[in-house]
Amino acid sequence: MKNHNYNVELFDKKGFVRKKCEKCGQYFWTLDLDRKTCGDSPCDKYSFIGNPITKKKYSYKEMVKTFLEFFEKHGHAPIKRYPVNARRWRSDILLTIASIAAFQPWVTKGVVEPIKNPLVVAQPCIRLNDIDNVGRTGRHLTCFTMGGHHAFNRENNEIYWTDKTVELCFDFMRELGIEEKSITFIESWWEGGGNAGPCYEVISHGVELATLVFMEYEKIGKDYKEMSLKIVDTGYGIERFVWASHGTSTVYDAVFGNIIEKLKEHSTVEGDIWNIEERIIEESATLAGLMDIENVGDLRILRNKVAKKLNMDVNELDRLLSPLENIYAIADHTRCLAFMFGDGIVPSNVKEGYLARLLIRKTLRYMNKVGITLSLGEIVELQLEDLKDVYPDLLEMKDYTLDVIKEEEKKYIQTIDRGKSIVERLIKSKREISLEELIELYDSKGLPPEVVEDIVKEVGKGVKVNIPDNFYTLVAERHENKKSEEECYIENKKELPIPNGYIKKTQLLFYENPKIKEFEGKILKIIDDYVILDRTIFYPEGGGQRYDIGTLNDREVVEVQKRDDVVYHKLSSVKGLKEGDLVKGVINWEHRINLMRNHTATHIINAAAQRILGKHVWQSGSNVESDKARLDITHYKRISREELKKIEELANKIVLDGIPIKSTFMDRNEAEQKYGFKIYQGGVVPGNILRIVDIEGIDVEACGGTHCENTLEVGYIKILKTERIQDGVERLEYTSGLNSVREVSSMEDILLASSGILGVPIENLPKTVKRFFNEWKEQKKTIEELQRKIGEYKKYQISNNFEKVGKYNLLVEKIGGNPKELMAIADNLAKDNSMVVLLNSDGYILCKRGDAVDIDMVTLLRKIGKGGGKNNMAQGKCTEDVDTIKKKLKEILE
RNA sequence: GGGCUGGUAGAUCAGUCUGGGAGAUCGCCGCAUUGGCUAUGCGGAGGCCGCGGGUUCAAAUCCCGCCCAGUCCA
Repeated sequence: MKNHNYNVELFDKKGFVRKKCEKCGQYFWTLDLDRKTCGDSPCDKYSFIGNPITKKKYSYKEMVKTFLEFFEKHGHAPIKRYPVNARRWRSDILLTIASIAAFQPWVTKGVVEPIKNPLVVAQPCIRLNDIDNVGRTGRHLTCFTMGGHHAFNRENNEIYWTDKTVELCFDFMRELGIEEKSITFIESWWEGGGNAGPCYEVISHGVELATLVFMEYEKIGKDYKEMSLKIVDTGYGIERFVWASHGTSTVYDAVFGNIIEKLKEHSTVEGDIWNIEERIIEESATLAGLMDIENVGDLRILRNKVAKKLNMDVNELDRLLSPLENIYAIADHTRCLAFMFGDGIVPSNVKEGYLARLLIRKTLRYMNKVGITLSLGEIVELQLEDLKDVYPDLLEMKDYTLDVIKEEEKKYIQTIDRGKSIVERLIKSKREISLEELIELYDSKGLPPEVVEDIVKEVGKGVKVNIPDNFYTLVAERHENKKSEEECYIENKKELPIPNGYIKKTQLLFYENPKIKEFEGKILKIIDDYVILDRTIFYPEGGGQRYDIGTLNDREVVEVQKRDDVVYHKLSSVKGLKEGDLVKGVINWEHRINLMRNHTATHIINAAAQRILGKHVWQSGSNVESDKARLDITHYKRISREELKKIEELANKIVLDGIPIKSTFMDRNEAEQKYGFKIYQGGVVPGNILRIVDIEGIDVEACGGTHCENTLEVGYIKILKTERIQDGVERLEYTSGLNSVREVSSMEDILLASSGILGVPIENLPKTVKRFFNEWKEQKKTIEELQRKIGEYKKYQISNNFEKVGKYNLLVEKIGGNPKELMAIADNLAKDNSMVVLLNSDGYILCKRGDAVDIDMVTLLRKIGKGGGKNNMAQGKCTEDVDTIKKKLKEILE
């Protein structure tokens, strides 16, 4: 497979030669006959720093514009960028990691036609794998823009392939003013996501600027199968081009120049640090360029190398470089956050929301290290200002972005504060914090060991903290071990029977008219208890909506499922039915209309929540049953009572407005173009044709469920409760139509029952309950007080009843009162060499002794009853009467 | 989705492992000292020990379920 011929027309035409790199052994193409190495780092070192390779300096905005315009001029249709939140349209990755991700899986699989062909896009992408390198290597970014021009070639529709791709790339670089001779095309091979193909890495002055991939194989196991759709997948590093056009030491200086300046201004580290000599930064960036940096260990190696090269003390170098690197990282991370929140990601303890939270916390830690006096929100605001020309949509989400950041910042500060007091308490009596404790602090309190170390330094006392280099690996391993135990659990998913032979897909009558209540159909197949018809009005379970129930020829339909467009009706009995029969089906209309109301209510509530809470609100799951329904939405705070009332009111207003609901089938591209990604509220929908449910002007979703035809049919929507099912996801539970009326009635029943018991009108309930509760508390106290007094009183009554037994004073009495009361009395009487045994009418017994008595009360008690306690006091149960006890005790004591 | 930690006075927490009379500090109130504030001393109020069930003679403590909060991992 890898013996692909990499020669293209351009190479012949211009006189490129194919060479083998002296250092890495890779083959490459160049116009420079003297060249011996491939041009990429680490074989060649950066030669553009201080020496820009383009004819002018490009800002980020200009570079995006130049890129798009160049390819538009050469026959490509520019398309809008996709969200960085890839889960808007696919469920296999969290974040958009490349421009091609926008076309996976449907377009790349050939199911859906690309909206334009060929096309060009400047796609913001996020990759967090190298996050610890950001700021330090001079070239790593968490958030970068991949310029991609793509062509999708079919047998009968060839757009272009290698020849033109390489030529376009070459021409684009020339247009920027990059010297022809400096450009090398390295032969390489790309594999990923089940696809593979040859590719070129395009290099100039030691930096890889673009990758040209030709996806033409499907990888199945170890074999390669040619694809019917061949895809040109290119990636131009827009920020890399900007960097090369500036020739600054790092990509950050070129892209985030003004933000870096602001950060320096608002930092409290000593001023002289920012006067760091440019050559130090250059040297570090250049050496970093020559290394493959993968972890913290590599970064330490880099530091040592730089120090050696500059003949500096490594600690001094670190003191000078670290603050700057932190600022670089802050500049990078805040841009990433602007995109994440701008595209509606909600912080959470799961998935992409967790990544956002991690990034915020990392950024806050960096800010803390260099003492940034701006808030995180203020920095992100600067980013938004910077980006507003290219991405005005991010600015639209500003309110949400800033508020969610404030909220997260608050949470983090709380965590750290809590952590501080925990650590302080922990080290009070210690010399050292053990690894076990460090892991515990990180795992369950969210305190990274570095933060623990800082806190310990602050409060001092010479407590030792040893952080192993592989700390995070240790944490991960610990989780691994636990997982293997859980894997024993196997999900017990219900399987449909597999028919032998082909079955025609079932005609779904409920899509043609959702209000048909009965129909006739022909039995195509009977397998076990399942019946398959040529057509049906029974809605099979799907899209969160429950299946219909009803009858087929008077036999009960107990379950309806769907697989591969075939509907399976499970009957209570298939006796007497045979294939080919015509049967009459009737659905339980009450059940169905409830489902329709609830499903439409779900769309309405989603729309209402988005309007009340913000555009970041997105459905993350739903469940529509006949009696009630629930909807999970992304939101970063608990929904307050006030907000809930507003959502409910708006939902009901939408109902009362009597808005028509239209369900139509639509081409996927058309739907996306017309309505945007918000149609995928219900999750990823397969296929090229989508069913679009449109509540005019309110909500549009791709949805296969059965719906009302007008919002009026939904009736009264009552939200029953909200629940936080995970961080960042709120669950709303609600009813519609008559069910709502019943719910309200039953709430009223509760109120009436309560007010009946108290004998007050409903509106006085809170006041009265509060009064009763307070009185109850007060009376409880009064009772305790009285018990104490009774104890005093009884003490005098019985204090004369002591008997001398052996060397002890013994008192055995049965008196009324609860354990507490008896305790109070005994406290008063059991002094010195006295022993008190008190009983009450419930069989409770208490033995108490004075300090001079040398008998264990527990042992004593167990001789006359059962129970336990302490040396000087024991309590338990005893059914004997006073005289018997006395007798027994005397025997023991004398 | 899974794991871990926590929920005790207005606040911060101890007590939970090993069941047996609910505690500390701060804050609050009162009194004393003062021209008044602060400081100090003495006294006091303040607890459905998250909710529900179980085990037990006995549960803040052990077991199960739920709610709430925090946190880590994929």
